[in-house]
Amino acid sequence: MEKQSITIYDVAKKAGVSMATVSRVVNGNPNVKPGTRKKVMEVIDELDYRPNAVARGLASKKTTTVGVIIPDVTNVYFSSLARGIDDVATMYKYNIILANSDGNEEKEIQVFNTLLAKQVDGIIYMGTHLTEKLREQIKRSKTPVVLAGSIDHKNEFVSVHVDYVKAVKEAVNNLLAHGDKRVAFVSGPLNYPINGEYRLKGYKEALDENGIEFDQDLVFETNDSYRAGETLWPALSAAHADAAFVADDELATGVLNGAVDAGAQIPAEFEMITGNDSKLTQIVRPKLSSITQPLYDIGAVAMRCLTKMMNKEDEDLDKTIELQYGFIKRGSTR
Amino acid sequence: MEKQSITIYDVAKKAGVSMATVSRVVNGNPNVKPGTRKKVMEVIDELDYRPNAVARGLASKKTTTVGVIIPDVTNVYFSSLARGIDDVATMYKYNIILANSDGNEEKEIQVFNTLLAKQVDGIIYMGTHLTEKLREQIKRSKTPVVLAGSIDHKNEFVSVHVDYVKAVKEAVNNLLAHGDKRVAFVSGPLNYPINGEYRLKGYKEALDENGIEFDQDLVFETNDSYRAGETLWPALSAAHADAAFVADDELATGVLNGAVDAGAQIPAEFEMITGNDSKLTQIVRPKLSSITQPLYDIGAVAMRCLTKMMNKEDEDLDKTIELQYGFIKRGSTR
DNA sequence: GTGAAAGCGCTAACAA
DNA sequence: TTGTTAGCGCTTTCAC
Repeated sequence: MEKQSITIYDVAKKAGVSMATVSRVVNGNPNVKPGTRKKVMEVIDELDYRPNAVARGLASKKTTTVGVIIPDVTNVYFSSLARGIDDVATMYKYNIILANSDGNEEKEIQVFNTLLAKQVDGIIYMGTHLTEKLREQIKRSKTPVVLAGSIDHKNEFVSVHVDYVKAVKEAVNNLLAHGDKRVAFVSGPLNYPINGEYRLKGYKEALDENGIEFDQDLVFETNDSYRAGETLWPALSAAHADAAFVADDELATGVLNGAVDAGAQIPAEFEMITGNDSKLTQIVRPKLSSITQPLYDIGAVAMRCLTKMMNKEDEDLDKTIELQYGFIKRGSTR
Repeated sequence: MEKQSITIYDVAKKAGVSMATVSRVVNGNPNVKPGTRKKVMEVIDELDYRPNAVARGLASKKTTTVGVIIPDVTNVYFSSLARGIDDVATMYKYNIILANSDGNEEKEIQVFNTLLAKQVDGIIYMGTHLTEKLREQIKRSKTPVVLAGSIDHKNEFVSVHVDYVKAVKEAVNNLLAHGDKRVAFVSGPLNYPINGEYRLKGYKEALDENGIEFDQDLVFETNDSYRAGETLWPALSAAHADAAFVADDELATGVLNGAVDAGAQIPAEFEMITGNDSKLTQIVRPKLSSITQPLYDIGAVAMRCLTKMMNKEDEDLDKTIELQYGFIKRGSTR
């Protein structure tokens, strides 16, 4: 009697039809006479029958669940994407298995494999650097994978993001246009392609366009934490930086507060632009000017692409989907 | 040939044993001769066999996945809990289906049911107010449910949280001890038990202890958003409040910035204490004094309880598990 | 220590 | 329009 749940068979018997018919009405198959349908529906209600998704998954080879690999839900940048993913997933009747990876290769591979074991219909990957090993496993798996807010520098997989090169270039140009001479580049690890290849490239291009020579001393590599930013001011100051582009918001709030707490006048003597336009930008004083990214949409679009791929409607799908970035001026720039 | 994956049968055949034996080695059943085990392991490696968790779930009636109902992943308070949940889940070989509810009853019920349909082994619920309808469904379902960082004012389910009454009482006492005479109570909807019953009670008790009469005009009911807080200062000021306990951090940062932007001297002429001690408290200036809560641990402990319940080791489990709160003084109090 | 076989609850041909 | 019947890939008695 322990948790004895009612099955499709119980419904069929009580309704005086076959399992196949019940299955049809449950799945909205039109080939059922209205009368039969009605009868079956009644019995379903009466018995409070709830189809077993696991059995369905085994029989149909579709689980209507997708895996989401995320570095850390606690990070607002990623959780915003996750929210977009989940909303669209729900819209298409999918559920999400969410797994934190801490951006750690071992965990990512581990998680990827349990996701496959659980027969997810697709996977959304968020992360800072796609390692060769994971790349191989993805390719071998045949399970659709979409990268959200993440970069595949080999461009082998479908990915959704903004044009980081142009966005940063524009931000730095903006700073330079204000007369700043020594603009620093502050980011997390440079071995993450998004930082070391894309953003840094945009930074250099802006410098180039303005005839300013690249100075390695103005590149500050940290981890993307508030604490790392907070302690950076002395170094920034020593390098005679008069402005900075900071890649991550949490990092940027740290830099800003570190500077302000040390008595720096912002934006009068030091200007800043940050990269993700999360809520944090408006909580600090002065508020941070920022590159804007449609975080929610990046997740939403990524999920939408995944649904297409899962339905094999992806012939016309571009590998790289670029969403529009923007720029918003607030108090940290003149 | 489409995605033809290898099954336990393939392994059995190639290893020259029965499916049952392969199943035993995969599941670590000790009743297998070391030699046989070795042989089977080799074939598994060779074939790159990965057990199908869906089939396993159907046969064993255990999916090793748990459902997590969360109002909004984007909210740092909840995502912190979620992180604790996921880490402990991973530790016990469970995965998590994460579903956003926006604290909306319809969605919660909807989600709860699809979670049951997916045969999750247990569910963790985070939310602001458990409605009667959901309560009924949970009771009928027989699936273990634990509330994390949430209140069940009827105390029917296992829940993990701090003692909100005492915590708030302490915070307000603290304010009162500084000589504040008109301490405001600012929170989200009062029809959420956590606000209207628990926190408000702590507030009133502190007032009582200090012989101060409760004044309805000092109770400010909003929604827990930054924006709501930011616009609250005029009202607070009009009520001649000289201090405030604010229930939510995002709300508190709003109140703080609204006050500061309006020229209020904090903490000299207005003191504040917030309720969750998330990262946000340290990003604003002055930094917010706060009640501290072990957010990660609340999630972690909730998940740990759930594992016990799923293993039916919950005879000795208390319905209400209270974790220690604390208090940290920062710049928003004297 | 190992194997045979009966399901788990459902879908999906194929018939009728 | 409806029913019959194989599976889906695995676990789990029950024999041996």
